[in-house]
Amino acid sequence: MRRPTLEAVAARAGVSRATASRVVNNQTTVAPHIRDAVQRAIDELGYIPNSAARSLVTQRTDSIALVVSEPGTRVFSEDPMFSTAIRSASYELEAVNKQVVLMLASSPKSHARVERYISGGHVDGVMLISMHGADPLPAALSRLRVPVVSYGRPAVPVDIPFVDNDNVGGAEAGVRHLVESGRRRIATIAGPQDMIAGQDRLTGYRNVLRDSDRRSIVAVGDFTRESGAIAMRQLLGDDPALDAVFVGNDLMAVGALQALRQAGRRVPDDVAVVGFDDIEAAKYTEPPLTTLRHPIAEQAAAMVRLLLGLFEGGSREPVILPTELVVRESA
Amino acid sequence: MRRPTLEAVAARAGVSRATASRVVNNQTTVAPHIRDAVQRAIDELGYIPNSAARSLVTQRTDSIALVVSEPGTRVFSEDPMFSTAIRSASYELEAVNKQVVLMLASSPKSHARVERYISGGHVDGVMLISMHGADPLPAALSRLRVPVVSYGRPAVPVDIPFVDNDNVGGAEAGVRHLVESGRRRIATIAGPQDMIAGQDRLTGYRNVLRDSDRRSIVAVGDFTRESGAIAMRQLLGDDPALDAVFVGNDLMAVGALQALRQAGRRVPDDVAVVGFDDIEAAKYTEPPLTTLRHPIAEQAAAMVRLLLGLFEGGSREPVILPTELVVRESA
DNA sequence: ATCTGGCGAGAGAGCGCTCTCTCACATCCC
DNA sequence: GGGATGTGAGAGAGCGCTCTCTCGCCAGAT
Repeated sequence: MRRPTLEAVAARAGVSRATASRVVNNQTTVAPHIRDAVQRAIDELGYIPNSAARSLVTQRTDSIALVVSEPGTRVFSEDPMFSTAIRSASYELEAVNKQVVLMLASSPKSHARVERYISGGHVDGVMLISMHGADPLPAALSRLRVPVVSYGRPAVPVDIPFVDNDNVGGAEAGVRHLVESGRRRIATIAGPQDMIAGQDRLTGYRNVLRDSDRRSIVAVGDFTRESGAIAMRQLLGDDPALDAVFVGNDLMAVGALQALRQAGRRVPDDVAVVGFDDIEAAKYTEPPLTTLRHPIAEQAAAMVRLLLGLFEGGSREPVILPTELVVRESA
Repeated sequence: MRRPTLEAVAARAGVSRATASRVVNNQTTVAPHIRDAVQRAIDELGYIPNSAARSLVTQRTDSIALVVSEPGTRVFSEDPMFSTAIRSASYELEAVNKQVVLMLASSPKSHARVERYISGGHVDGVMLISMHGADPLPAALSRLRVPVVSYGRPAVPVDIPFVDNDNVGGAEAGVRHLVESGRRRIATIAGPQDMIAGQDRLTGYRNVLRDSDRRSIVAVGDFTRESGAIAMRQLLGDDPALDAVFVGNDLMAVGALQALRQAGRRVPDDVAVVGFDDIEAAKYTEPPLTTLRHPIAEQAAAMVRLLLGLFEGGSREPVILPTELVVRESA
């Protein structure tokens, strides 16, 4: 007992397969009474088109690969940014009836797998999330003749349209907030320097410090809580008198807050802390975290629009979304 | 300029399409020198099989739907349990060369979509994550003739093999820890009662309290941080003298800790707190959270094994994984 | 030398669908 | 009334692959 085919529908409705196909695909050149008859046959048989057969002839698959190129540290499963982005992208794609094929690329082996899969024409387009500098995937994918968009500016110079938030501007706003509240020795815990978000936020920090004639004090983490704690301890060792720290993301800020607590520093009295991302957890730290919010869901939606636009030869222009300073108690 | 077909490979190697197909599918009945010739042709042309054509004839798709049936509250993007589970499941599936089709089912509309898609034969099997009691999806999917496994015991009585952790046993261990450390008035913040994890952890709590002759004090949350904070405030109102609280998951425990702090209670001196899940954030709360760890990655792997087994008519026996008490400073 | 087996390779059908091409028939204008 | 135009439906090819069936060929047995 296999699933009904278009042939069966056509037979039941007393029309040809071609006509049944026209009804299924909502083509207009079908007389109303015939359309009704076919529709009835479809309902009665519970007909569902076979997508394999369809893509075989149309050369479309109606599915999009969501490639998460994970750096060594397992940011993906821990950083809510990723799941939120995936969730939003998935939601937007479902709205336009595209399937989402999730591919996690971590090892070189899986990179090869992804590349093979993509170039195998199994998907109509690719959304690439979070790649680090050494990632060969953006370059590899941009060579294929599959439309690709990136969540965040690619870390390597490669011609892929992307949607990003204003990392530099956001960091500047965050650091400026610290300057304006009278902090003198403002350190930073930068994100990984092979990621654009890491680089750009550090750039923003440096821009403001330069303009306000302060010395920069930098430690580098990898966007995990643990690296935030380690970097904070290092900063306290380097400059025990620091009175503020701008942290590259909220996750590291959580680690930094813990390190400050363990070092006996009060926040914000002794040290002010500003994070970046405004993840949900930022409301629940002790004290609640001042941070920079950017619209992840909107970013994902914009990325989907960009990709869908590409299918019709639309704009390849990058989209940059603004950030917003959310002042809580930590700074 | 389209992609090379098997026909092209066969022509280049000077063999028939059938033989080329045998080489591609690693069949043994091919003479070594012919195999080599075909392989060379494949490499030279960069041939990649067209999966649509293949599934059309084999009736297999080599892809698995990962259906995340989301309750109203957007646990998915916030609860690291989900992303970890998805990550692990995806990883395991890639290892056996299955594609992962991610489907987020939140609205009734998307439920219908998922059901249509699954019954359309687009996937070989389904992995269902996190459904709540009112979820019609498990029942609907179990009716289709597609193998389905569930991450966590389904909340409705339905014949779907599943992998779960020992929620009752874990909760008992957590509450027993509180009893043994001399706590007298032990409250609980239970998870949503339309989720098995919510129910079972409450059951474990009740079991121990009954045996140790204590009164149960219950508030209910929905597994989000915010609900944890609200529930904690409610508990403090109900019984200001409580000296311990067992929280249904770590996320709610984070909220509870904040509420306790705001109410001026010291943890663990005044109130001991035990969570459940051992998410990464549990190490970074103030104070670090005592909680119950369960192996999410293993659970996902076991689920994949279960599903793959089903394809070969293997066991439908549920798998229950143990939990482990992780003692930190909160209790 | 003939027959039987077995094994490696090819021929060809067909998976379920779309889409072009063709055709029948109705409509319209001169 | 006859040709031009339009419109709705069917015929049939073919997307790229797998897989059964068949056949040719060689080794070994008779």
